Amino acid sequence: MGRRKIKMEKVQDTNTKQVTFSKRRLGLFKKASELATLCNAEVGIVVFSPGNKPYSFGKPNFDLIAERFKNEFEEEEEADSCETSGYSRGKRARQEKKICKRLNSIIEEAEAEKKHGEDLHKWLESAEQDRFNKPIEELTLEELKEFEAKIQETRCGIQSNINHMQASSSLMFLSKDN
Amino acid sequence: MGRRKIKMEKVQDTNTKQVTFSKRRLGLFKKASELATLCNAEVGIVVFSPGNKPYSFGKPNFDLIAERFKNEFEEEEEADSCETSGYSRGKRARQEKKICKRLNSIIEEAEAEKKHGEDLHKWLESAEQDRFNKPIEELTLEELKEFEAKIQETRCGIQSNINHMQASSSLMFLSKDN
DNA sequence: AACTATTTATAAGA
DNA sequence: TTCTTATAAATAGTT
Repeated sequence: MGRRKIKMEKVQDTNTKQVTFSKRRLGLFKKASELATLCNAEVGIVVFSPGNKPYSFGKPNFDLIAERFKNEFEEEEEADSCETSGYSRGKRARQEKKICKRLNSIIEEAEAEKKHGEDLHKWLESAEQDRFNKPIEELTLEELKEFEAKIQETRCGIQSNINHMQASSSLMFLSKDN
Repeated sequence: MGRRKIKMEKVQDTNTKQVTFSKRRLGLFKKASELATLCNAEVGIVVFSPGNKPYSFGKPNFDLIAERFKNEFEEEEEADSCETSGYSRGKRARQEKKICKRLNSIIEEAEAEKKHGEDLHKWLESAEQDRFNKPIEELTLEELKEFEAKIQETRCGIQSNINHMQASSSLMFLSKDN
């Protein structure tokens, strides 16, 4: 959809490719936003450009988290560039440290998640015992609701981990491309 | 883009909403595929429908992993439906068990990742010591390459975790919607 | 599931 | 890079 039809294959000219990437990435995110709004759906997107720069979109929520990470990173960069006019000597090292800290906090979350998973497992195991003598159809509404809530909780935890990992993975690449 | 312009707000009619969701989800995935092909980019998308059914797209690779999970799940469903013509009594319980197993394997991976993160941390710490007395510009090519490789490895691990978590999160919802 | 009148996205060009 | 515009593509409502 443009002045002429193009073949669906890798764009060879580097400059054209960059322009196409920018335009289509924005187009994709707009479509995603519309889908989410019109249909009340949840949508998450991650795109790595040919130069491995990360871009993300999410509704609701992933964008907020990703943006928070990006902003924190950019603040640090600005602070650095004020210190010295040339190349900041400790910059890379500090970035690496920050990334490590970030990784560790993700790992902590994963461990909290593990405990949560174990609790869920125990709960399921005991529930299974209770059920052993009655057909599944006779599960009470309360039991089903309780199960659903647990699933929901766990999913939120997992999603939050996904969000953080995605953002951190992006962060690492931002730091590499710098 | 249709017979008439629509307001960008939640579609009220349930049936229309379902149709719009199907059409636009496909449209979104097509756009994503084109972006990946034309610009040699990596794209991953997850969409949860209003009924919380998960759909995913990824190029390259995420689709493969997500599909594998979905297929395994569907095989199990088919096996179940052969056993009894009515509602399979143990079906839900077995699904829950399977999901728990899946969660645990993800947790194991996360722990492996933790060790990896710690190794990286140690490496960075020692590298930092070495660097203390020379400007960052004088890092050898070898040192930089080594660092880049480590980052890459870690990123792969994180990405793999993201993929598995995403797929499992989807799995849990598939099981809920049954 | 198809069909089309329109709207929307975008490839080239400025 | 940003804007413009001719054209291709997506899709809302219809059958």
